[in-house]
Amino acid sequence: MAVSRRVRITDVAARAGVGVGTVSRVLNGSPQVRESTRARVLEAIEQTRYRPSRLAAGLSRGSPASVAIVVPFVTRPSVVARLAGVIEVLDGEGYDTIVCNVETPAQRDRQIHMLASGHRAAGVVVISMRLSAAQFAELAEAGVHVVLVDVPFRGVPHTVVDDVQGGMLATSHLISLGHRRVGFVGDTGDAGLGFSSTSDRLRGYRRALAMAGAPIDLALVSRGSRGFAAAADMALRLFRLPEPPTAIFAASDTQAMGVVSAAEAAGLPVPGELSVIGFDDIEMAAFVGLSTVRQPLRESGARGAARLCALLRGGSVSPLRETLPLEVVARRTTSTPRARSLSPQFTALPERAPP
Amino acid sequence: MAVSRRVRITDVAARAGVGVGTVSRVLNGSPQVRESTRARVLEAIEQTRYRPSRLAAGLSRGSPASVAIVVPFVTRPSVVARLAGVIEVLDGEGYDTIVCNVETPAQRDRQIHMLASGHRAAGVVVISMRLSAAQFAELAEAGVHVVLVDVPFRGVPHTVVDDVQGGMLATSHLISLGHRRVGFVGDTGDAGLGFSSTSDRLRGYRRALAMAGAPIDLALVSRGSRGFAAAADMALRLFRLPEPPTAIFAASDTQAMGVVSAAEAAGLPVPGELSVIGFDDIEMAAFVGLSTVRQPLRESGARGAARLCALLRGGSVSPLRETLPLEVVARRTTSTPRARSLSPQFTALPERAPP
DNA sequence: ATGAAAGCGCTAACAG
DNA sequence: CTGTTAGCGCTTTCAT
Repeated sequence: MAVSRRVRITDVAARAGVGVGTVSRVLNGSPQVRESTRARVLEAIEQTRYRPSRLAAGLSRGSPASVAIVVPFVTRPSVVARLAGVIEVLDGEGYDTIVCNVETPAQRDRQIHMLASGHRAAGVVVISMRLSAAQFAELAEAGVHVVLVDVPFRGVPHTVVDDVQGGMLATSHLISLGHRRVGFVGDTGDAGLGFSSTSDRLRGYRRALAMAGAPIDLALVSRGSRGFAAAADMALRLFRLPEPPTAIFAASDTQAMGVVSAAEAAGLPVPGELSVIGFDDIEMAAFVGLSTVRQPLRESGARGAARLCALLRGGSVSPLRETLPLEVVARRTTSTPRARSLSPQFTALPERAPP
Repeated sequence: MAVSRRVRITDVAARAGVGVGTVSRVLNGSPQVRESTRARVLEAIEQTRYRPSRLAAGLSRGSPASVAIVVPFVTRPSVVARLAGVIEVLDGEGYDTIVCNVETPAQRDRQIHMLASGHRAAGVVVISMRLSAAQFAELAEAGVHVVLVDVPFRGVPHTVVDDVQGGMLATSHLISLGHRRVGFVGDTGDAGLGFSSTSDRLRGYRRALAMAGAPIDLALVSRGSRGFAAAADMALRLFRLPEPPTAIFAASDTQAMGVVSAAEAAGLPVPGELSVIGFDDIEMAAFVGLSTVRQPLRESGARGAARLCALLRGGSVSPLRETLPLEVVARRTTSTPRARSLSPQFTALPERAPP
């Protein structure tokens, strides 16, 4: 299978009997090309099965036809959902999406650095990760546009949700169900990467409790490492408390599932003996009937990508901060507290198990 | 923040008092550069904070410093795991990974076509997706190298597992536990994208049953659409059979979880009344204690990427087919069948729930 | 409206 | 060993 020589723009030009400039104009949809000429060029392109080189176009234009997306722990379900949103939009706009996975601060710094000066991407979408002002400056100086998703920064376009409010929504849901002893299970956030949603959600938890006049028992708040297993661990400890919680708000769905699993292991029926609510509404949440606070994951990625595209087109975005809505999704892991509830005014409306 | 002009190789050359050729040699680690010269160049690079343009390098070299990975349904956990493996290796080798998501045959064809002639990627890793001979030819003709992961093809390097054997492994595990009525729940595979693992696993299921002299009841085999919900549905139907199965082998972990969920909904204790085993060993499987057949997901991606890199370096890979090992992981969803079992010779060894 | 020509920044072949 | 030079394939003035 001989590697056929690439057909270049000059070939097309020759075939169509025009100059390369004209072909280029047709390629880029310039209006100033006579219709008849355009037709001839298009035909020549067709016949030669010509495909322009993105490499050459990029070099000539001064910026690549690709966008980078920097994500922490690419395998996390919430990250994947956002990633999918980004890819979908970018693909539609004709950009290649290059994925940069980051698991340590050093990796993050290296990626940003390479992005800032390697003619690698025209812009970058940063997901759930804090950058330093210096890094933003470095990128800006290199002419690389940036948008943020799930993390704010002054002066940089960002698409976020109100995590404090989210924490309040989750906790209030539990409270409105009749719970007074509500526990919190979450990670310590920062893996050196500057996550902060968990802290914000915890803040919302406290605020909701305070507003409801419910006691805030520090023993009910447990934070540790990230993930299912750690969360299960923390939940187990909460169960052993002299006065265990009747409900737990976990900082993410994955952690909430850890809590549910721990409850099962401990012989605590959910939601009979323990109500559990998570955060995110990852795909799996609907499957297992987990109550949660939904945030538009995929859409957040799509929005970020769309705004980046606007920037790349030379436009500007405003307002800089875009806030996506949050919503409680009550499924089968939250209900009124067991017997103890004096007057079960609210009844959980368990969704049917997925058909 | 003024966009500073890019520092080019000529700047470095001037600064170091050498020709651009020499700088290029240093950049590419050519051995034929005097140590002292190399040092001076390196210093100039350092001082000017020079970063070579991948765009220009790629154009000049004739092929981009990026590799594409084509995946079906990027949000599927098993796909994500493989993707992570690919990215890790490629990143280590200095390639950018551009992710192409595909959900329909038309999308696949478009992606492959663009890849074949757009100077987009030096090579492509195709995950769990069948391509036509014509498409391989098109890529080859364009000088784009290809490796396959989780799907075989004559003449193209591929990293796979033996799905038939995997189906046997799963089913034999159930049989050895004492089950005779073993059900199968799986998808119909092909979404126009040519998946076939499910069919192979089903074949293994049949073979294991036959070898054990167990009856093969067609009513126990259920195939439908992909995913958790559909699997739950099928399981429900199986439960309503006059003689329901005492164990079910699901074609994937996601589907197995659907089966487990259905069992719970139907009031069938797992594994007391129903044993369930899945396939893949996605991260979540360990969390929920799902018994399964483990395949090295992340590693398959890593292997594919590594082999592609070998190709890109001008090397060759052999043998073309690389088969990764499979292994039964018995957790908490499989055990001997309830009372009915006459002599429970084998006992499931339930792993502890994640701590 | 369109052709000609000058780059974009780097690699590699070719002298020396 | 190292400098020089000719592309890589396209975009974009600048004329016409």
